[in-house]
Parts: sequence; structure tokens; C-alpha cells
Amino acid sequence: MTRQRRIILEELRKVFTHPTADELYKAARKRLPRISLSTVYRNLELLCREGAIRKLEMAGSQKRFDGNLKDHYHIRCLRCGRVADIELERRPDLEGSIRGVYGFEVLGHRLELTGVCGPCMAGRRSVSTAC
Amino acid sequence: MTRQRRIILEELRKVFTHPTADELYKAARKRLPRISLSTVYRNLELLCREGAIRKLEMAGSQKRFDGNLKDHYHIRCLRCGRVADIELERRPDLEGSIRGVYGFEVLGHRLELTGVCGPCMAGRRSVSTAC
DNA sequence: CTCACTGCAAACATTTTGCACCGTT
DNA sequence: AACGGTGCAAAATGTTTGCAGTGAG
Repeated sequence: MTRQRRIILEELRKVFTHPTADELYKAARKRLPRISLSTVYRNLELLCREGAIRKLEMAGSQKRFDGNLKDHYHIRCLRCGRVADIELERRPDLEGSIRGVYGFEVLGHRLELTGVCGPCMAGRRSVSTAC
Repeated sequence: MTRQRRIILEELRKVFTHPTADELYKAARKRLPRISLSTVYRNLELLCREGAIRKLEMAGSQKRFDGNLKDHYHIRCLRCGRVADIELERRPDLEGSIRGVYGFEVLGHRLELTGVCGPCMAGRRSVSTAC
């Protein structure tokens, strides 16, 4: 556990915004000005393999990371890409009903709600990732 | 409606594999050898804006397109990225229960099942997109 | 002394843009 | 002639890799 790795992990656990690698890089650089973006990517990958964090498999051009290991759903802003947690129980029944069809073995599911976040509704952002 | 646009649309409607821009480019090139990848991207974007096709907001590094306008769910192979349709009724109830929380206005949802496809189970592919 | 890890630069993959040209109206 | 659309090349974006150097054990 190098200093770089520890700081990246701390910065990720500190926030609830599901940051991108770039956002974590900016945050880490405040404490470690010479850290490189590659180090951030490498450590996120490593922490993910070790199971210390999770990579979010969300729509959008950038990958996002989550320090919360508990299985949960997310909501994504269609305008700015922001991601928030949702308090909704897991619904394993969503998988059960179609197990085995189409030659697929079903292993899990991802539910992603979409909408518009508060700041965007107030007209403060307009970076669209929607179709 | 230029010849390029028509052929791209035909190739997309012809298959059920939810191809990437690159796959459509390869398919279109068989009929129009001088078509460029930019033309494919530009026309997919345009057809999407016009509502003739849909861009899939799925996990994965490449965008995928769907000629089937009916609202439906998908299953994605964790090994090779292949995407297939699922016959599962829409579940608007998944949105209703949390409408309004976290400053978000909920507009919709995406449910994506994950698993391993037939060919991958048979050991024929191993391009992993999973964490 | 080693070896995992780092910073930097370059490579890579995917998508978008600038621009000159072409065909239809 | 005007204009939307094209092909090509270059740029932009996000991520990964090669490599030489560094520092903790």
C-alpha cells in the first residue's frame, strides 16, 4: 500500500459522487502534486481486482468508481452524467424469470435509473451524454 | 436519404446483434467499398436524432446501435460484450418507488442483465470487459 | 539488493471535427 | 450557384503500456 494508493482510496471513500479517474486524479493532486494519471488508473484497476473498490459498469464515455462495496443501484443524470446511489432493495427476481434463454447463462443484473439532477434542473449544467 | 444512409440503416435492421459503429462500417463496406467510418458515425448520430434507430446506453467501451425501436431490455456477455434482446415486460414500477429522491427527477430506467453467452461458455471467446 | 511501484511519454482505441470536393436541386 | 453530404486526415477524448528511475523492505 503505497502513499499514492492510500490517497486515491481515501479520496474515493470520502465522496459519494462516484468519480471518474480524472476527477480522482484532480483530487489526489491536491495532496500529491506529482502523482500521474497513469498511477491513478493503475491503482484503481488494482484496487478493483483486490475487491477494495468497484468499477461501475454504467453508460457514459468515462468509467466511474465507487468506494461503497455494498451492492446497490444508481441513478444517472442524462444531462451532466452525475451518478448517485439509490436506496432500493436488490431485485433478484428480475433475473430469475428469464434464466437460460438465448443461450446465455444469466449471472446478474444492473438497474440504472435515469433522470435529471437538481443542479441541471436549476439550469446550472448542460453537458449532455444522452442520445 | 443518401445511399450511404440507406445502406447503414438496412445493415442495422438486418441483424439482431446490436452492432458497434465499427461492425456496421465493415458490413456497409461490402456494399459500398469507399464509405468512410466518419460517414457511419455521422449517419448513426443523425438517424438516432431523427428517431429511426436507437443508441444503446450500455456498459462497455464501444457504443452499440439497435434498429428495433420497441422499448426492450438487453443481456450482455461479460466475456465478449455481445448483446442480445430479452423478452421481459417493462417494469415501470422500478422507477415509481423512488421518484423524487436525491434531488433527481426520475425519467426512466435501464435494466441490463449480465451473463455469459453460448459461444463463450463453449470456450470460443475470451475478450473480457468485466471488472 | 530487489522488486513492486512510480512519473513521464508514447501508444492505443474510439469518436468527432475541419476541409475540400461532389452531386442534386 | 447553393447546399447537404461525403471521404480523408487530423484532432480530441479516455485509457493503457513501455521504460528508466526510485524507494521501502
